Amino acid sequence: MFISTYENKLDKKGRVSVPASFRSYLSNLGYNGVICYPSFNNSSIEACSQDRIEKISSAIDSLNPFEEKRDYFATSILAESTNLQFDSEGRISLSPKLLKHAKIKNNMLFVGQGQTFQIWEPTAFEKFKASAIKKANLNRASLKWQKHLNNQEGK
Amino acid sequence: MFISTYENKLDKKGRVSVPASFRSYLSNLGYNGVICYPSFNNSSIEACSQDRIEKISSAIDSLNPFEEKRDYFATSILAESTNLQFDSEGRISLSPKLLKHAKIKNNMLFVGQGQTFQIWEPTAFEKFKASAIKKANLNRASLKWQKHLNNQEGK
DNA sequence: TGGGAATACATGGGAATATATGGGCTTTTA
DNA sequence: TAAAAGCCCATATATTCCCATGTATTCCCA
Repeated sequence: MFISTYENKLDKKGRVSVPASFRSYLSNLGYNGVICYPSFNNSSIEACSQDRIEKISSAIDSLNPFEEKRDYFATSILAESTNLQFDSEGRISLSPKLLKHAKIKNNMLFVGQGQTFQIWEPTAFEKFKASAIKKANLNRASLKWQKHLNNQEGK
Repeated sequence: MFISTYENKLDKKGRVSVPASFRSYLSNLGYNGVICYPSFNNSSIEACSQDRIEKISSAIDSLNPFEEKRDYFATSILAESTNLQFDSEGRISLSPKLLKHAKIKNNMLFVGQGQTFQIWEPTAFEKFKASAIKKANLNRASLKWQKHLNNQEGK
């Protein structure tokens, strides 16, 4: 499972280390890379294992091949996803398109989300958390959950 | 699986490189080429593996011979399909007819769609993508795969 | 339990390889 | 016989491989 938060930075060649614990989870699933795509909901990059995106693909594929809906889903999900392989040091190269979506310049946060993780520009994540907390004020249960996340800051 | 998008260009001889990752997927299936035909939903060129077009063909066969759709599919897909072999550098030559259908002059986008991919004139794709994302969002609620994936969280 | 040694990890950069593209030459074909 | 297609090699750029280094973490033993 992807848990905890890590901050790493782009090098001059545009590479970034994927946190070792995230890599080892993927490696246990038999993968030496990760699927990345822009989030639909916010300015982060979403990341997941290959089999997860394959499930999405087969769900799309079960639609009639001539149905227009099929194109819409495939275009908004599969066309935007890239399979990034780890180099021998466990790094990936994020495309300029993904970096732009997330407004990442140098530093980025790897935020574990269980079966997926997200990559955030650090200050954007702070803002996101702040607004999430506001919304959570309506709901104590989710407020607790947010506090839990806060405790992991800086790790 | 075909995922991600790549932009390549026609050379003076009318050749274009098929993205290496797309080629390698086809090569793993045992093919050294790709089937192309004009999409009838939009102005792109559809591309898939040989065995997929065979499945489509048998699906068409199973339609009632008097059904209107049958002729439509048979003529617009099978009759228009061409099997394009890769040259030793992984390039194909798209027919003038296909290029005209997609309004491609020099640059083109290879857009992964899972079991198939599409070839688009870049600005035409941008327009299509914008509407695809809107329509996919409207239909998001009906996406069974999302629920399915959510249930797996916490594993 | 303290502290030095060993290991793991993130980062840096030169060298080798892969990929997209260009173009000459031969072969096929219409 | 001209045009198209295939075959081969060249090249610029991008990507990957491999090794090095500094730092943080873990291990192990006195």
